[in-house]
Amino acid sequence: MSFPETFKALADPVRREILIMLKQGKMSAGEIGQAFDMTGATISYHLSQLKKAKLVIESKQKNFVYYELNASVFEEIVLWLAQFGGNNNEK
Amino acid sequence: MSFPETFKALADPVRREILIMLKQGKMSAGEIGQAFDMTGATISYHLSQLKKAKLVIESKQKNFVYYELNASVFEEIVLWLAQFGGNNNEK
DNA sequence: ATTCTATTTAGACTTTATTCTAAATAGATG
DNA sequence: CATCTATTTAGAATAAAGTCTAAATAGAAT
Repeated sequence: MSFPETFKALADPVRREILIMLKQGKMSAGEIGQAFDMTGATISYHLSQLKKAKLVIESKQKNFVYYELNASVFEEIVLWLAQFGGNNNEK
Repeated sequence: MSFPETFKALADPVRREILIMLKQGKMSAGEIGQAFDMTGATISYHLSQLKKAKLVIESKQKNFVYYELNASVFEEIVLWLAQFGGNNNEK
């Protein structure tokens, strides 16, 4: 895993919104794009950043490209952040 | 807390390195700067970004400005990330 | 009060990111 | 195979981030 890539990917609000959408499950690039007022090319760019950071996994079916969360990478980020004391689970 | 600010702050490798240094405890801007091959002005810029994101807290003493980690904000980020399944603690 | 030390601010420059339009690809359908 | 649909790639334009030098601030020391 590469933290530079991962944090840069998480730094953009559009990409964070995409990740939240993907909690519902697998979605195609087109479906994702409909939620934003941007061209498909731009969405494709953001998806490529998320993919590069391994935050999402892609799969192809017919002429659709589906994206889904890659939970394991999130765990690694959580572990990295925990070193700063974010793991004190007192209220 | 503002996630845009926070993730943007974490996206830069210099700033992540500063945070790791601060695990050792409070350090002055000058001490932090010595660890990097950059001008004090640039370090000051990075510290301001970390401060804006509330990842660090500053305090003044004599003519030194000290920085230290703000653990509570890290916890909030961990919680945000946990929604993506980063909390499955199986090996 | 003048000077010294530590840090920040201002402004310019450079690099990196984001976005668009237009063209390219790739697979599906008629 | 010609065309349609979904997505990506290329290239240009704009915007944002990072870095520097020089100047400003603020407090400490003489």
